[in-house]
Amino acid sequence: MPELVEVEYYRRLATLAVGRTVDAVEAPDARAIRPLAGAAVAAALAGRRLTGARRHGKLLLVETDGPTVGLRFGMTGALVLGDRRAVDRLRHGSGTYDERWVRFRLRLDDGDDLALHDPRRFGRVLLDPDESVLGPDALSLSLAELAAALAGHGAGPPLKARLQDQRHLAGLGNLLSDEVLYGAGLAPGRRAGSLAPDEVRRLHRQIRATLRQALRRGGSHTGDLMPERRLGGRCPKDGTELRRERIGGRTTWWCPAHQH
DNA sequence: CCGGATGTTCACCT
DNA sequence: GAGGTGAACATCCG
Repeated sequence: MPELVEVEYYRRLATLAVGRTVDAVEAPDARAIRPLAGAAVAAALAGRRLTGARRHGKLLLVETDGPTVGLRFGMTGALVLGDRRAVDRLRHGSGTYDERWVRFRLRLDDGDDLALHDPRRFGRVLLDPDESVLGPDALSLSLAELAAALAGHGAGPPLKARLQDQRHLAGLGNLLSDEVLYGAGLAPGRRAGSLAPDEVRRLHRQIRATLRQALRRGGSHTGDLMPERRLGGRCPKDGTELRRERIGGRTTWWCPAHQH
């Protein structure tokens, strides 16, 4: 579930908790806070006031008057504030909430709580995470930043692999990358460094358009390509049968007729 | 039972 | 060093 769009929803949800104080910290899953220990995290956060919520790519940053709490959501993580969820449809359990899947929780002074809910356990809690390893955020990306993200030595990696490389560009995951390339009419296997200036401009516009559309529609899974990500699926633009390929280690669906 | 899944990281090649 | 591949992680779902 979580790509930039979902994490932006989580950020907005976390904003509602700003101003409250952490009464207690629960870390029932040691893996989620590794390599830190529960006692250390509790000591660092107990009594702290939440002062803000930011997002950098897929990383949520909950700021306090002490350390910043970084939350990474992995494949199935979601943020829950009390009984509020930022996303209706959790991937696992078809919308179910299961206490077993709460991997980390901040008990707040008003009786509410902010929790990382994550069946598959790829999510992580970080204290004062290093943001310098992340590229520019895809939602506020300038044309120059995109050009820099694509540039490199030689032809570079496949375009899609580069779009998903969080060190170069932060926020796009597998689904959004496919939607962006589909919308921009660019083949995922094109070398990142091979784009002409007008193609970079097109890609830049499409990243913004795809993200805004997904934010409006309700998630990374609401793209035009999504219903066609199956054998026999067809391009919504021209009816061509989509091609399925493995690029950058991820399953990629694209239209060989209009993506070049 | 098997394959696949919206992510990240690491070992091992080329 | 850069980049590719595959595996690992862990769990659920179709």
